[in-house]
Amino acid sequence: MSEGLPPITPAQVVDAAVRLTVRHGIDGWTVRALAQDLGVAQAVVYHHVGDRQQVVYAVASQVVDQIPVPAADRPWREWFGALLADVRKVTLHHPGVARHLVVLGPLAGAGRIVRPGMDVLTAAGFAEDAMMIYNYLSNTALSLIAVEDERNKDPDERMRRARELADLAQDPDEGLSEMGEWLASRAVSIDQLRAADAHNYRFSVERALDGAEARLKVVRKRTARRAVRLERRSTRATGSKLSTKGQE
Amino acid sequence: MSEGLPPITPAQVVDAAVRLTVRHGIDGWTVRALAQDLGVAQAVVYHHVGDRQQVVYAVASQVVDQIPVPAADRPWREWFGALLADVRKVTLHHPGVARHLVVLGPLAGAGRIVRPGMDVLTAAGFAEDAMMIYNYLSNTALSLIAVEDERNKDPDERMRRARELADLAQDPDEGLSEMGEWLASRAVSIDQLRAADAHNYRFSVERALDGAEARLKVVRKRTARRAVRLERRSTRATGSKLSTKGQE
DNA sequence: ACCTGAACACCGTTCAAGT
DNA sequence: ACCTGAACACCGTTCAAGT
Repeated sequence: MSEGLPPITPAQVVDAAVRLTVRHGIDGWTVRALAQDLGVAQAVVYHHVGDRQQVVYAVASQVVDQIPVPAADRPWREWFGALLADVRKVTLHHPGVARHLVVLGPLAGAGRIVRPGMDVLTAAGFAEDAMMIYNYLSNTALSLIAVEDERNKDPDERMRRARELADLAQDPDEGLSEMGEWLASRAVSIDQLRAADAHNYRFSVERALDGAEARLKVVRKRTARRAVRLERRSTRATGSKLSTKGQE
Repeated sequence: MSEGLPPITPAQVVDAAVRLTVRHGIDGWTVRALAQDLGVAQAVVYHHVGDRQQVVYAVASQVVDQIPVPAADRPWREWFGALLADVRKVTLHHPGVARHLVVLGPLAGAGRIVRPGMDVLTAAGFAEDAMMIYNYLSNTALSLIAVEDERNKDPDERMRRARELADLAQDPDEGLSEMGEWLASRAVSIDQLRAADAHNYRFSVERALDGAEARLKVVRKRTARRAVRLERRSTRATGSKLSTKGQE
């Protein structure tokens, strides 16, 4: 240990942090544990990468880099459906990262995904709503995963709570009776709870896409009206009366 | 202090925790700070309420109790629109609580809101999808607020990041250029960022309601088909041919 | 420049001891 | 039963000192 061993690189630190995150979640390791995993003193982490927050940021960036980008020629709904299915796959393997992704917003390097996403929405006709819709869809997906992560932090505790809630919901006075039956049938194993999470994710993402689709119809009408108005104004300006028949 | 002063009650502990939460957020106080606020030793909190998690749970319950329930006779979309606007108002005054509400799911006592909500959805025709839709809507709303809370934890840090992202997004190579202009125009004051949050909340909730509405149409058709099939079967069983003209 | 070891200022939680 | 004071086992972060 005394000789000049090859010095540790920032990349090594971040890679170790990613490995620990896969195994224990982003909140499941400490700076001490990370240093020990690397076989160095804690201060080494601060020297090469920075404080815990900066390590987390680096881990989040690497997770984003693992998300595949759907082919640009697919229809917008398919494109986002594919993206958000992959987002879940990748982030769920790095528990706790999804939460940071929503909170931090688009990281450096996220343009790889954001640009084609915005293009696909603009091509579909979302016009000036494209960005709001992009945020809406990615927020919905990442928030759902963030909640899943948090609930799965302690599987035993989750099972306990599910059973507790199932019992509580049996009581007709509580007004949760539909929820009671539903939970009682699922709260028998952690695998079933997770399967319910997966189903809930797909359902919610589809509803979010429905919401975007409904908006698209409104925006398209607005755009069409605006085009007519512009057209009318320009024809009036040139003195032409050719297109006035569409006026009333 | 040595005489038998009136002993502290659990309610006093929780009330103090709520006050601290309003002022500093749920993550902004420690058990030590709570005890000091009450003028007692830390162990008193554990004696009357339990560990930190249980205090948080009690605070969350009290926040839920403050949410007003819309009149049961309003149409489902209005009902949820009103509810979710009030949810934001109440939870935003208790920073960090929204996150616990999503993660914990319906608390004891939430039946006050869940039951009329389910009734309103069932009356609208959501049938067996009512619960999924209820979860979808409340999850969407609470998750958005949870993200807002987290972003506002450190306003300075948030401003810094917004400006940073605005600069980054100016770079055409990053593929965030629409976002760059948008952010650059808003990242001048924290109030403008918060106004953008409010706008984003309303927009997203409206999209989520659009998504539910689209689903409603599908479910209604399915229910109608099923009714026809049942009707047909019963008429066939009784030998009647009265309603067969709707067959094809 | 890189790394160590130790310290600092915090946490949540527990528990023997007092009244 | 209620409360105190002190301790325990952790954190993230910093920093003088070594090579």
